[in-house]
Amino acid sequence: MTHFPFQRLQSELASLIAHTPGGQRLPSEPELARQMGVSRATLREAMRSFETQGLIRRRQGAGTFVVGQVSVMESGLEVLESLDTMAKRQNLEVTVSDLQVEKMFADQDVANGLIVPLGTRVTRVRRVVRAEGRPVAYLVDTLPEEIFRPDDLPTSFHGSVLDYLIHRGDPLNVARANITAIGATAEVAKSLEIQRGDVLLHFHSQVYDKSGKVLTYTFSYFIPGYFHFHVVRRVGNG
Amino acid sequence: MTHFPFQRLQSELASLIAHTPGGQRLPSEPELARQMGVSRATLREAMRSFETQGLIRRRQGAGTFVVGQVSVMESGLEVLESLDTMAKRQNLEVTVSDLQVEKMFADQDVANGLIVPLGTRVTRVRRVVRAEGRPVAYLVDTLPEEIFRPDDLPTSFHGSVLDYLIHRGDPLNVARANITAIGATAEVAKSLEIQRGDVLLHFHSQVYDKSGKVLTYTFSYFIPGYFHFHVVRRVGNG
DNA sequence: TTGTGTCTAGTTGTCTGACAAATTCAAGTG
DNA sequence: CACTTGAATTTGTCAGACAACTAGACACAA
Repeated sequence: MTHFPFQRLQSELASLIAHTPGGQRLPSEPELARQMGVSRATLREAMRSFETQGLIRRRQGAGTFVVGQVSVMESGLEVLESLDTMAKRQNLEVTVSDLQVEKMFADQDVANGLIVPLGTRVTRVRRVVRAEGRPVAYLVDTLPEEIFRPDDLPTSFHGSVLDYLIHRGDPLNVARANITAIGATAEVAKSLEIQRGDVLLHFHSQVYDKSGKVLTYTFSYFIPGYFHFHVVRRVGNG
Repeated sequence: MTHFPFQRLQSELASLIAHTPGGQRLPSEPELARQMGVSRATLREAMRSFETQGLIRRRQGAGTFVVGQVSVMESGLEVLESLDTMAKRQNLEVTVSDLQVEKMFADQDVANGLIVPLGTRVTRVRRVVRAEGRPVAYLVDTLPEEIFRPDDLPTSFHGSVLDYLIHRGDPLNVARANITAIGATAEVAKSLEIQRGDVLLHFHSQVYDKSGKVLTYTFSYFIPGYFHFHVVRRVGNG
């Protein structure tokens, strides 16, 4: 079943990339194509696939570079904590960039997520989390305006909606997170400085207060490799 | 930043794919390339990216098809249950194929996962789970041979190692699952009938018995869209 | 009728060669 | 030293061609 050059190619390229230190440049495309015995067009299709997986990055005029792994953030999913808290716990330095706070009205999706009527006034908070300067996560919180108004934004606000709510003393209770894997959309790709379609871990979660009301509805996008999420599962009929 | 044909293309193609019913064929590559005003080479790179995301599937000689979503399996991660159990609970029909049981010796990775000495005799169980005929998950269990010998395989064994252990009355306790997103490796891609590098949700988990011993070390690969995994998270400072 | 083999038009897979656009870096210039 | 220029290198895109494969139509024999 390995008749096609494309499949041989992927195998050899995967090995080459795995054995090349992060940040280092790969041979040029004409050079690689000759080495692997395929045309540049076929090589480029394979490269596109690896780029979609986030393993390499291509820059016109400069070359193709292997993306290296950096330190990972480890978290148990049973406990809800902000990335900031999570990073502090592990002595990692994270920064927040591209912070955007805006007013909007709930569309169907937001209305379902927050369990509010369509058209309700809501506040949306978007931000990019960076580790060692590189984007590693993109977070979009949407909250009812009665919970959080852009004007309320204190100077101490450093980007974590969760930390802010906790610090403010809101009666948070639990969160429900849906977990899946997706390819980056245009908006997410731009924010995370990756290509549309690149592999991402995606959480799609709601934070409830003690009365069962939804305080915030959050979309989280994580670049794989920087995070280790784990969860403890009890046996079914236990 | 949208100067390159490739980026315009991805946007238009994403829309086209989203608006095309599942299972339906897209226009041929020369036709599409003309419509979108790009060369076939550029079009194919974009197509490769969408194929990597699992949104389309290309078949030489036949055409390019949009893969449609089918019914989803919903599961809370707090409770450990087999896909079989999970499907039954929701009246979905799943089948198991490509069941392979083999003996091997623990390599470094398996030894770490099972917490046994390097070279310990282990049993590996591989299988593909299908819903509506299509592969949706690929599972690889590795167990110490003292827990599970291939010869022990009862006729009732239908592919679920977990269900087997539970039914046998083993004192299962908890499982720890690590969650991430990855691109498919060659082995996984072949089993799931997708392309190497396609987006997958990946669990990497261990099941412990009441004494803290690891009973099985499992790699699970899920094609996104067929599953809804969720988890309830408690607020940090409870 | 049913099944089988063959043919053909259409589709994806790959190749070759070329040019455009961006980057890098060294040499030149004030 | 700061800035410009220009050549070499590298990725982005294009055009056209042929090979490999698929699906459907068709003829023909059982």
